[in-house]
Amino acid sequence: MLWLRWASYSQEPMDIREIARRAKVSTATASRAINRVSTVDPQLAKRVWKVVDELGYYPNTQARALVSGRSRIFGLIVSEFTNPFFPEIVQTFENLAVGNNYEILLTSTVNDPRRMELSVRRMIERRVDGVAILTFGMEETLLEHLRFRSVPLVFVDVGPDVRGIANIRINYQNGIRQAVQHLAALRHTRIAFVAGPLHLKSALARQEAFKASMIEIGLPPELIVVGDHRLEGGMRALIEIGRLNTRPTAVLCSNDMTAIGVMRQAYDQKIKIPDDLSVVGFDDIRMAEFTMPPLTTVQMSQKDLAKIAFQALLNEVEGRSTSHERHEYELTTNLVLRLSTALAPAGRPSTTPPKRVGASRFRKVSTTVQSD
Amino acid sequence: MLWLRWASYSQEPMDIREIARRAKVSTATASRAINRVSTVDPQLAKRVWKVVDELGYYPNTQARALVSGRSRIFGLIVSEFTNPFFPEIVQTFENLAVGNNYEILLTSTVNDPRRMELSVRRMIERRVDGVAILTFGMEETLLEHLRFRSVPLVFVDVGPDVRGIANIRINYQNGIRQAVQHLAALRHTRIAFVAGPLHLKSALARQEAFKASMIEIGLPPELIVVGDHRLEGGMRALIEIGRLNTRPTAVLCSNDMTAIGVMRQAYDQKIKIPDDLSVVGFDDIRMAEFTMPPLTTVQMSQKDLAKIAFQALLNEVEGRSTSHERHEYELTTNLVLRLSTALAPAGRPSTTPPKRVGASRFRKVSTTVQSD
DNA sequence: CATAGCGTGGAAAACGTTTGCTCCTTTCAC
DNA sequence: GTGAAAGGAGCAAACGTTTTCCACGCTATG
Repeated sequence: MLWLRWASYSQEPMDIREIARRAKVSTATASRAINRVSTVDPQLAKRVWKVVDELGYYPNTQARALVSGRSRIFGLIVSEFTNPFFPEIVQTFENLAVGNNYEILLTSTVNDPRRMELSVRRMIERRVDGVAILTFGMEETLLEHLRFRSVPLVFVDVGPDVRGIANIRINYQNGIRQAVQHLAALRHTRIAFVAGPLHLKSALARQEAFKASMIEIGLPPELIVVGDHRLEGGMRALIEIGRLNTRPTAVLCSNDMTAIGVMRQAYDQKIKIPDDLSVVGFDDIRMAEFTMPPLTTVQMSQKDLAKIAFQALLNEVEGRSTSHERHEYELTTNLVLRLSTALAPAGRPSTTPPKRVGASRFRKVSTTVQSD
Repeated sequence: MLWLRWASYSQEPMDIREIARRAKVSTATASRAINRVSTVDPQLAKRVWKVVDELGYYPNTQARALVSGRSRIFGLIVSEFTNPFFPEIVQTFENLAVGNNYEILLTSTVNDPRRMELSVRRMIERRVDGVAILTFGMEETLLEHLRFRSVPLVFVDVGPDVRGIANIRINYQNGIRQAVQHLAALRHTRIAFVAGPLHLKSALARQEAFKASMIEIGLPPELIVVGDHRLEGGMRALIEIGRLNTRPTAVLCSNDMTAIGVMRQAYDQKIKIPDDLSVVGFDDIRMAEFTMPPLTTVQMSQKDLAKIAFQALLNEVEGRSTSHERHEYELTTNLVLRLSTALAPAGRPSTTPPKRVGASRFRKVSTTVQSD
């Protein structure tokens, strides 16, 4: 039994020196053998590996990081794990990390400035090799703490005003235009929009995209209600919409949770979806597929987002990013048709509805990232 | 501007020796001041802190861990982040970690033995102070690797066959009995059960609890269909149930995703919930509140689970666990009434339905854990 | 006034790696 | 046969902390 074999060593210091001693080589050679670096006589290497296996030796990462100056940790700062937008991102990010022999230090800010500061502090204290920031409202001074230590940084959607930092821009316009056109093709003319908290850049951008798309198509972008990107806001929004003089026949929401709130409120009020009201979401979180009916929504691929973020970090840290332009990435959004949209209550389609659009793609797909 | 002030130091080695030098004390004193350990002259301490703030010094955690022998990291191994059961757990766990000045090393196994091995390897390599294991099918030999290094371990629901390891037992019986009795009170006599993958201990335990509860109440526990704990399995299960000779009027599911699958299939088949069919889930994931109608389900509090796990780890590592019994914890389950259950199609209630049951509680609530 | 005792600061030894440098051995070419 | 070149192994110095041990000075006490 394995355990018994170990038991005999159990009190001894199981470090690389012990390995070297037993393999009758120097620690330098043992280290080189273990890391398969430089050339070491196959004979010796085999001896080292044998001892490593026998003793169940695991190198001490902190010592290694200390001397090598690289921790092989990427930080990932999100706002809240319970936000359904993140699980897929975190999972993809971790998969990539594992494939590239990195670890992730995951922290959440729960929208608390103090927690945000703690997050940054942790990142620095652990000397992470890079940080992906997927939360909003990072204070300038915190940022500087990281920049000062020249920690590679990737932001999502902060806009072009921060320089020298990799930035993933989201193309909201594309998906939202598709959504509006889709609804128009279904003869909807009174289309409402439930916005998110407008102090968030992303929420504001979505609203602007809605307005632009409506104008583009010749409809008035007037029916706008403000929600909170949560279920409750969606429910309230539909109540508010019900009070309007001109009742809309379709609702476009700033995110999926809002849309689910709208559907939930509709369910309570016996409003039939999609017969009486068409609903479109934004994000395409997992849950969107499971609602009843399944939600037509604008997909912002969380997988792709995670892939870009990781790749960007990897580029920085491996020093592959030389040109200035490489710091800008873009993620496009696309409409995903499901069953929450249908013909406007009193109408008939003039054109065939647009065909189903594939998953979003991003530029700068790398071939060096392993795993999925 | 802050940045400019830093700029002047930007090339220098900002370590504790630099701090000591500038504060004109020894590194020993600097360390003691920073860690507020032992007594150091307030005058000197103030000088040290002043320099720390000015330079924006952050201690190097790896060096600290190396010499102190404690990493202040807890490992958390889950199966998949995208499993809706985990977000709440991870969030709570992290909140507690932050409050107690710990970090978490989060890994997922995606049910891949290789990934599981990698997870364990990472935990050991980072010299974590403890590991909470929330995934199933951990191989015995991997376990021994951890035990050999006497890493404190907390398991969820492995049963009593592993000794010397903290273990959180789930009381499935309590909640499931409540669910069955609730349905019976609503005049349901034909109650079906959609089981999970029976090679999982937890799924098997739930099924056993169902059988026992049915027998207890004088009903035959015969209508059992096997699902997969995922949406698809639930959908398939309802189809299968539809083919049975004796059509059940209520379905109890082994987890919430299954229940949502059942509801989804019912939606497609125009079966009305709860009018035609009552549905009960298990777990009480976030989404259960958002389905249409909201799902009546057995709550297994993810928050409490995370709290227990964290507290158990803390007990181990702070050396507070002396008695043998302390290694066993229990989490009870309780029915949460929502709107997916109603009177059986052709019946009238004989008794008043049971009153709403509060959130689950666990033994050994600690008062030493800070934050939430 | 001398001495014991205590509290405080500093020098230096860890912690477990990687890695620059040196030295030795071997090989190969002339 | 001699020289240089190449390649592989080992010594020892880092990396940035904590912590042990010791010395010093101050206070209180006999």
